[in-house]
Amino acid sequence: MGRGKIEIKRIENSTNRQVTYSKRRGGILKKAKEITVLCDAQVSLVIFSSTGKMSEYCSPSTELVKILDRYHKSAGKKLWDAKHEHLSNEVERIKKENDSMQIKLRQLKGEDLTSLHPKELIPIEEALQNGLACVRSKQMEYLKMLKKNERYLEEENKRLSYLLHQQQLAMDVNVREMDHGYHQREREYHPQMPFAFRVQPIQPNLHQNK
Amino acid sequence: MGRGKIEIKRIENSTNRQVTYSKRRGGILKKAKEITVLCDAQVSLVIFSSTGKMSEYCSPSTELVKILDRYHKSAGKKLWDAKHEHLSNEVERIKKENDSMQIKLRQLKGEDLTSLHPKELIPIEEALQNGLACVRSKQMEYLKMLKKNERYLEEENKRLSYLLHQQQLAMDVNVREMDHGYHQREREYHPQMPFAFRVQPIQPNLHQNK
DNA sequence: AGCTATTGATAAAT
DNA sequence: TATTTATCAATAGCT
Repeated sequence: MGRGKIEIKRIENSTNRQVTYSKRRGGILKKAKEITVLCDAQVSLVIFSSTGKMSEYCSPSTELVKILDRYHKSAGKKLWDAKHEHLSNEVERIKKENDSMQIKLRQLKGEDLTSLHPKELIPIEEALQNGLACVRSKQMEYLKMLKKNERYLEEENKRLSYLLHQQQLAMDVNVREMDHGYHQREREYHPQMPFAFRVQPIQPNLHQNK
Repeated sequence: MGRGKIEIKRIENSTNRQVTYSKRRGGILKKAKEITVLCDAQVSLVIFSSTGKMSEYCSPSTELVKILDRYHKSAGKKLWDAKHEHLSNEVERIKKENDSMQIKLRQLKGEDLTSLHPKELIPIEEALQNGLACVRSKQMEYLKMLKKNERYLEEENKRLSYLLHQQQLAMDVNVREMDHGYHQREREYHPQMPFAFRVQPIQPNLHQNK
């Protein structure tokens, strides 16, 4: 369709090639538009020239994504599954892991046991016993810590009571001395600190883990 | 280009539309091939007819994915980012689920208890006790079934012994009669079936769940 | 970019 | 649905 027939093979003359590309690209785009209107088809057309310039056509009221989605289903070919194969595999893998854990959890909770062979109950029972033992040992540990703390507090209490008593005695002496008029200056220097030191109880940390 | 000019608007006659679609589709595909060869362009063409049938062309030595990748870069439009995001979210979600289950499982197994507050041990202990109770009840159930089956077999045994004894007696009678020359023919007809019926023990199904 | 001779595509008929 | 054919459309080579 031109001044002469041409063979369908690469046009070696670069200029000619460019010109022909331009003309034919227009032609294809027009044809694409026409077929969508005439036959209400859906068309997606993407063309890259040899120089890398892109042209595209996509039937109106559609998007490339939708057409490709359809392509996906129709051709059964994977367009983005290939792209996302890694992610898809990951999802697959984790889902399996998830399911197996779910089953184990349910079994440990005593659900879904009907589907198990009696022999399969044994390891579950063992796991539960073991778990229970661990939990209870932990609770015992905690109890022991509480007891220990209690003992410590009791001792501390005794110590403090003793100190308190001593101070009381000391104060009584002071009061008596004051009555005799001795050491009046020193009392005025430290009126809020009647004792030689302050008692700071040391508490063992009850919440070392939290 | 035809026996008459046509307006570019939807062809209402369904048959005509189908025919025109067929022809023009062929035309576009041919043009697409030609432009790739003549101008070494890269073309991706996907067409869906109004009936949903798909046709495609993709320049040789390329794949649709690659062309779309280029499209992606050229047009700056995101074709599969949405899909990607969806998958990523999915992975994220399932991983979280996974982790929480893993933690629960480990705790039920008695691991990682150190990180827990003593109060948090209580529900775990309860779950373990409950699970253990379930498992053991299941085991008891199984044991009961075994016992029941045993009793049944014992009864069956008795019955069979009794029948055997009865047959023995009957046979003895037969033998005695044979000694007297009676019923000789009948014995020859059923030499492998000395009893009037065969005993078929009915066993309760021990494996109803497996 | 336009022009036009010529080939190619295709609408209608078969 | 495939083929044929008259006609229109696309375009190769030229300017």
